Amino acid sequence: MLSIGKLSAATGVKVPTIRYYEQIGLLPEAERSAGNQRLYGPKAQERLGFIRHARDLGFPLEAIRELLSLSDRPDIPCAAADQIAKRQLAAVHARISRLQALQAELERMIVQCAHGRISDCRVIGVLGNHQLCLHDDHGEAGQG
Amino acid sequence: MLSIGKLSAATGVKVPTIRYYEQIGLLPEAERSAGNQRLYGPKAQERLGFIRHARDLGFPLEAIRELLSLSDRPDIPCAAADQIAKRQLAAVHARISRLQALQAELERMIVQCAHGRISDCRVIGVLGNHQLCLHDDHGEAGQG
DNA sequence: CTAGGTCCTCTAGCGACTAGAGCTTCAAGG
DNA sequence: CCTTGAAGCTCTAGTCGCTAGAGGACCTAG
Repeated sequence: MLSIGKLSAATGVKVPTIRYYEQIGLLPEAERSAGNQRLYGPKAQERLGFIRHARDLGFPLEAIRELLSLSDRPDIPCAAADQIAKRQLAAVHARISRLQALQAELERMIVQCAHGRISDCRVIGVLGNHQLCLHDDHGEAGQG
Repeated sequence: MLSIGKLSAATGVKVPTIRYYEQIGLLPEAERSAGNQRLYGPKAQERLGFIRHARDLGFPLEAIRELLSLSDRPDIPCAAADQIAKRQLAAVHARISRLQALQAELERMIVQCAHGRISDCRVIGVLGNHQLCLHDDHGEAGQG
């Protein structure tokens, strides 16, 4: 049985975060020692490892909750888990495209900076003027 | 003079967001009509356009605040603005690399999904098992 | 003059934590 | 056995960048 600190060290999840996960019901309520301190067995460690890993991959906690409830019933088809992963992949795709556009624009801004006065500076100029900008639409700002 | 609603329509920034920007001091306090409603001139519109644009590019509000304070003094050198843009670019680079690794892993998970039972499912399996995973370190999770 | 759309202020909520106050418990050393 | 200090506990509030809603005031078109 591990204390919360040892569990934290073992999984790389910070102590307050573990308590937070318990609070929102992502982890079951931990057993307690005589002195009311949390104790964790290997199952809890595994579950927390799963959560940690999924968070690393950018899954939101709600998706992880779903994934966990799925993995609690090993006899159902995995299409649902597949779907969740695909949704996550699509979100990641979108984020990458967006960031790449952004990167291009920042590079352009920096290259064009006259290194003179602010009034000549592209960094300020581009941001203040939609004409000088790569994305000139201003309808969608979707950021999953 | 535009009402807040017209300004919102003109810039694509939502009404409560405009009030929020005023509240945190990113926009100056607006003039008011006889009936206490906000009125905006072209300067405010320009400033809000700048903010909107910088937000689109992923600048945090604090960086925008800095940029704005820079552009309020057009006689100083633009090295500071340049620095901010470069800092942003570095952060964007890092985000992209991270997301690309993530994308690779998600694709691997999905491709390998056995389309069978949850118990065989890669999505669950990979998440529960560090051995099956590309990133096997678990120290940093830095996400800007 | 009325209807309803827009505006006002204020407060609370989102996700996913993080930080701090003020207390208790535990493990190691003397 | 006693002390010390690290680690644990609960609770609340803060972070970022908004967003939503309540409950009212105002403004404009018909």
